[in-house]
Formats: sequence, C-alpha cells, structure tokens
Amino acid sequence: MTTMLDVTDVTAGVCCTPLVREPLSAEEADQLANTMKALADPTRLRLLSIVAASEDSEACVCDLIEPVGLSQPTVSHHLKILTTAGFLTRSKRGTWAYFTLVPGALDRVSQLLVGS
Amino acid sequence: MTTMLDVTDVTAGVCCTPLVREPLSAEEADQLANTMKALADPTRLRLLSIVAASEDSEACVCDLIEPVGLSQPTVSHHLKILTTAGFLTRSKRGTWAYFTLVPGALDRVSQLLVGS
DNA sequence: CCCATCTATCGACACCTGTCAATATCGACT
DNA sequence: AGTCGATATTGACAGGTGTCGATAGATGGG
Repeated sequence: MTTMLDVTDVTAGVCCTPLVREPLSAEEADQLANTMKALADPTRLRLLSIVAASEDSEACVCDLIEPVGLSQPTVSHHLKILTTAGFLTRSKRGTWAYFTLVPGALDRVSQLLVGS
Repeated sequence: MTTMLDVTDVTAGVCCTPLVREPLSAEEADQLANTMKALADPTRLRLLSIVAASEDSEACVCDLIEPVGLSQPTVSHHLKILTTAGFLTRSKRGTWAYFTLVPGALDRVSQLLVGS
C-alpha cells in the first residue's frame, strides 16, 4: 500500500474542508479521497458495521473472520487500513487484538459531504 | 468499468441501510461501497466541488478541464462515473454538456455514515 | 454541404488493490 | 525453554482503475 492514510486525516485535516462550499484544492481533494477510499470497500464497510454492532462496540480479529468469510490475513489487512485511516483503534489484550470505532470519525466524514 | 453504478444506488437502494446500526449484508455493503468508490477519487471530488461552486451549480465539460488539469477524455470519464453514481445530472444544450449536482444525493450518503 | 468545435468512446498502458498461502512475530501457559 | 494459539507481515498474482492519444459523433455556422 503506497499511499497509506495518515491517522490525522479524519481527526484533523479533513475535518474542515466542506465539499460543496468552494472548489477543493488538489491537496484537500487528495486527503478527502484517501479517507473515502478506506470506506470504498464492501469488506471494510461490513467490518465497521460488525464492530459497531458488537458488545461494547468492540471485536477481535477472530470474531470478524467468520462473518466476512475471508482469510485471516485479509481481515487483518482491512483492519489495518481502517485503523490507519482513523476509523478504528486497536488495543491488544493478551493474544487478542480488539478493534473499536473511533468516536466521531464517521460523523466528521459525514459532515464533509453535507452542505451545512 | 465492469461494475458501474446503477443510478438508483444513491436515490433508492442505499438510502435506508445505516452503517453502524446493524451488520451490513454483503449486498448492502456492495451497494454502499460502489457509491463510496465514486467519491474516492480526488479528481471526482474536485469536479463535484467545482460544479457546486459554479453559477447556478452548473458547469460544462469545457469549464472543468482547465481547473483539474487533466485531459478532456479523462474529465468526461470522471463525469460519467459521477453521473452514473447519481451525484450529477447531464443536460445537453447545443454542443455543450452541462452537469448539475443532484439535490440531496450527497446528503443521503452523509446520513448513512452518521449514527443518526 | 463542409467545417470547426465540443463531447464521448476506444485501445492501450502503468499502477493500484484485494486476495491468499506461507511465514514471522508476539504472548500466555506448562 | 518449548509449545500453542492469535495476529501481523511478506510475496505473489489476478483484476480493477486512472490516464492519455486517437478517433468517432453530434451540433451549429458559413
């Protein structure tokens, strides 16, 4: 993955550049596009929704493999992309890696798309 | 482009499947991912923002080539993707093709991302 | 009728991306 | 230490995607 997202994309940079107010600069467009790319995959959307619907909005990799029906490396790969993009946080407890939704991350992206 | 978006994606199908309420089915995830893919490109984001910021929220292809700095076929290509995805409408007047934002299209996507 | 202009399509190419098998790494428990 | 289970990384490969040049359609003007 050459252009991996910076963690600050969602939490800082992208949060202040509305889409339909004025023409986006090339840099702003790149940032927002990177954020959207993390959401532009069916597996990653399912992972997000499954994590969100889990107990305490938290799930380990082992819980996610069977629901999406893909290999463990592939699931880990997607989780890394979502984490790097700022949508998930990873906390390791014992051998397990638990992933949680970053509060407000999706909401910030949402607000960029609406005119407001 | 093998998996081109149906125009109904944004206006009908995707509009009722919140992301963080319950696990998305494979079909719902595919639909939403297709919609997000249309927004996951910097050039397309810039095109949307330029159209939105134009007079009467309307612009022809010739107005868009210079701002994004890409070839005319490439711009036409991106406009087609945005149109097929339901974010733009195309109306031809004379030799020119004018593109306009579809009202509410971005808002519907926005509402899918927020917890509501 | 022919030409100039705007737009769309086609063919080709480099690059990115999602996927898996194999392997490495890390942590807990004997 | 040694082993086992969970996760991450690597390498490889097929398929998708953005881009351009060339070309084809369409539309209005001389």
